[in-house]
Amino acid sequence: MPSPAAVVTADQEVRYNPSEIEPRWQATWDAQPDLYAAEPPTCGKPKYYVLEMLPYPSGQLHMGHVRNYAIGDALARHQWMLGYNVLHPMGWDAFGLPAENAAIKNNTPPREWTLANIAAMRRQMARIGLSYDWQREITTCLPDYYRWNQWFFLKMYERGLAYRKKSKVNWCPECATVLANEQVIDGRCWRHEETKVEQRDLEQWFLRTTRYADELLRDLDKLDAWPDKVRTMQRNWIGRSEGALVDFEIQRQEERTPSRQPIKLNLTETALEESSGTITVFTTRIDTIYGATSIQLAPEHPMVAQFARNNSELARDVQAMLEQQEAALENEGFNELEKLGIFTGHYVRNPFSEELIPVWVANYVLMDYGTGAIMSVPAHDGRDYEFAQKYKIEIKIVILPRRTEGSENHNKQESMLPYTEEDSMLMNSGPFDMLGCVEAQQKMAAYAQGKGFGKPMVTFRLKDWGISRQRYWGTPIPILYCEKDGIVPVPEDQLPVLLPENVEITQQGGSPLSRVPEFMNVKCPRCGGPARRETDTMDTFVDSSWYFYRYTDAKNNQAPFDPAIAAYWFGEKGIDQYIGGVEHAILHLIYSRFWTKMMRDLGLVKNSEPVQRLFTQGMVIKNGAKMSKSKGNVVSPDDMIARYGADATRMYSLFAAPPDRDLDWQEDGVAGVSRFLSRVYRFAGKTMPRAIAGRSQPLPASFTPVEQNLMRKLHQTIRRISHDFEGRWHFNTCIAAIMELVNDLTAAEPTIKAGAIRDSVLYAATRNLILLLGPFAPFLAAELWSQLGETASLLRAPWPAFDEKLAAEDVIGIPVQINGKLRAVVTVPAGTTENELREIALADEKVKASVTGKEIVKVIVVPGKLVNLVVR
RNA sequence: GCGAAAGUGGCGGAAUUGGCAGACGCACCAGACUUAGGAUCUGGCGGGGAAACUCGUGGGGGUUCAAGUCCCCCCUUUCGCACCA
Repeated sequence: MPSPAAVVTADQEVRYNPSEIEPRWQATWDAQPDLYAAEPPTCGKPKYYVLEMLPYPSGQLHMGHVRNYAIGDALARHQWMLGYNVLHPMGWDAFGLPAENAAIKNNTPPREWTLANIAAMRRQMARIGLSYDWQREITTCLPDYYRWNQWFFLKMYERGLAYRKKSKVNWCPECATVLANEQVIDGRCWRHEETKVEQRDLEQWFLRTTRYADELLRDLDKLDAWPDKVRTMQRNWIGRSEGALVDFEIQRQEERTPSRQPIKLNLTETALEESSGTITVFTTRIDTIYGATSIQLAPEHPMVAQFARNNSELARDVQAMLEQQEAALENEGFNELEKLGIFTGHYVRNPFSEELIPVWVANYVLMDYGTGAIMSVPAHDGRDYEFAQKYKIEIKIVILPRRTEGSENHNKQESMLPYTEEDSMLMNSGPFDMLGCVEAQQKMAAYAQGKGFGKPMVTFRLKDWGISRQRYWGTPIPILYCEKDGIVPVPEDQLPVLLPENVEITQQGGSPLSRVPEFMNVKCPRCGGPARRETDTMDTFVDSSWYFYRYTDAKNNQAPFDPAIAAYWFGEKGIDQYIGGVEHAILHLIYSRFWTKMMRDLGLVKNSEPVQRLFTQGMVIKNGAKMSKSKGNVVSPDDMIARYGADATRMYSLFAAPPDRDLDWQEDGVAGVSRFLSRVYRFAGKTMPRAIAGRSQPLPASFTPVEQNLMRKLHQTIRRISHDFEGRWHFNTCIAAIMELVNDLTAAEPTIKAGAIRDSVLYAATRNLILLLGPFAPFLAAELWSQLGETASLLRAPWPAFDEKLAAEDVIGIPVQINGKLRAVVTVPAGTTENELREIALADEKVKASVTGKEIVKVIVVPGKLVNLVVR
């Protein structure tokens, strides 16, 4: 039990010394492992699950972490005081590349490096006074966690949700591994901004996220306690579009009608040899198909290779086009890519119009969206229009442009091109003329289906999640390849597949595990013959996709968690409050949603969404830029704590800005908060003996005016903070309100000294002040709480209630405006009626002076707010 | 280019519904106390003006007795998306 920091007498100055108070309380708390422990579901209390995103154990907390955790900790502490059974856990996202890089650099095994970092960060967190239930700590790189990744993988494999296929994948040469689509930003690696991602053909494991694409999209509407920004980002990422597939038949050379061929062709005789087959395009605007004047293929489209087989010139031109694009990317970046195209010499028949149209290769067509082929409708698509203008391709209007206001002078249809709106009707479209665009889309897709050359189609931008990584420090994929039986999953009772230690990590390509024969070579569980293990490991985002379920039952060695316990903590809607950076809006938060739906279909959970309320806090910036080593503007939390204490550091991170906005770190501000805490400490020190004396006395039945002022401020402060915790979370103004209260209290010191405020009133003020400080400055609050004679934890004390009557103002100042300009302020009792207020205002000397000689046209009286005289 | 958020003193930021613009804090200025401190306390602190007053929330219009707040147009910044057919 800590002893009071100082014996205080009325006049003795006591110094606030956080470097003495805070470690003392930290030691006390460390010795009570159950202090922050969540109770079992049987406790009968309502639950509250508050979670901050688990960190990667880099070994050093940064200010962004501190801010994130300060927000979560304030919430958790407040919920505890409200009487909830709070689950507030913490863990480590401990697999990943940095450990391997560190291994190469320092010749330390990844496991050792990671566990040492975790220990260091756990110490930092304790020093900050974060209220985590460490008995539930999870570390994703340990077998008791990652074995369940493997278990889930097997379950998904059984259900066809995990599958293997050869495909073009994103390859980062720097990481020497494959990246998910989500990890490629502007064609570059998410970890290596300067490194361009290459495309490689590899056998990879995928999770079928697309099976849930529709539900992932639809359920976004239910997540009304998520930021709109995040929902929009996910919606765009999933990228659902409704449209149609249409087959265009390639015409034999001799059938080709000689047509207007606008540009000079670069064709040799061999290129004109026969090719056959169909090209299928995806379009969302089948209503414009009569306006299709060419077909565009992605350069990687298989048909391009087929055409090029007999046409070396085409092959060369396509190659040259790709090189030109590469060079443009290098010089101008992604922003301004010029559209490039090459005519293949081939034609297809438009199944609707029967017209023959040329087939081109175009750099703006993407192979991995839709079918990699489009129909080009220059009159009604911006990109096609640009392309057609450049290459002199025919432009055919098939949608009647609707004239908008101001366009009367430009009644030539051509001047309105490209007309891309869907609010008009078809023309030049045979039997479909005069139909509205939207109606035509349905009818034409159905028509194509009826005739067998197309069908309605929904396409998603979302791809299946490629999880294979050619790295060591990750979860081994529990799969064997048998010479006889092919792909064989590791039997469930043989889990976990342990990651071997003492593996040589090098920067060379390929999975490090493939150089460990004792890991790789095994017997097939089916036939006993020779087999080899899968040597790729799982993407680390697998680990974080379900970790928050593990917290509910972290020590379970029979299952990832007990569904009944998870059902208690997740309820129907998921985690009550999840807090983290917006940078995880897509990756982590889509994978987590997918994983929850998958688990629901396995019968493990009842909820369909993992997170009910999501909060994304702003970044910590300094001198106008995000804190980063490269910018040299990093502020170390350790440094701040050493100088100002943990309370001041975390309180400043809540005070300097509302939590959802970026926070500009100014050290002078931390000093200011520290001064404030010091003022609190000195005030409490001076008045504590009187407050303690008042502890056993009841509050007086009626207050003196000074007492009443104090009580009013106190209850107004409680009211304000209580309301803010309910959802607005403007902790900056909460802390400002506490400062105002303390300013009032210190201003009243002479009155207190003179005995004009009774001890019981002083006790109420002091006690409640300490309770209000609890969520924001837990060390100082604990210290003062104990000085007040309390022995139980502050967390178990009930959050103070406010009394509306005590908080109410009895006298208010009412501004009096004349023609909207402030001319006087009259002081009236609260509850003054409209008529009384009008008379008081008109009788005011200043007001009289201002209206002399003028006619009062109108008097606006808003009781409790203001009076406005309109004069002439 | 598309979408979202934001723009208020020297600075971070206040101002639930339209109702006293600038709470709280920082910095700064003046003073007090001093066994000089990175200490504490008191007062001041948007611009102009001696004052009465007056101007003032990115710019321009509008609605209203009243606009930081609502409507229209424009500018800037940040973030996200970016050839998605």
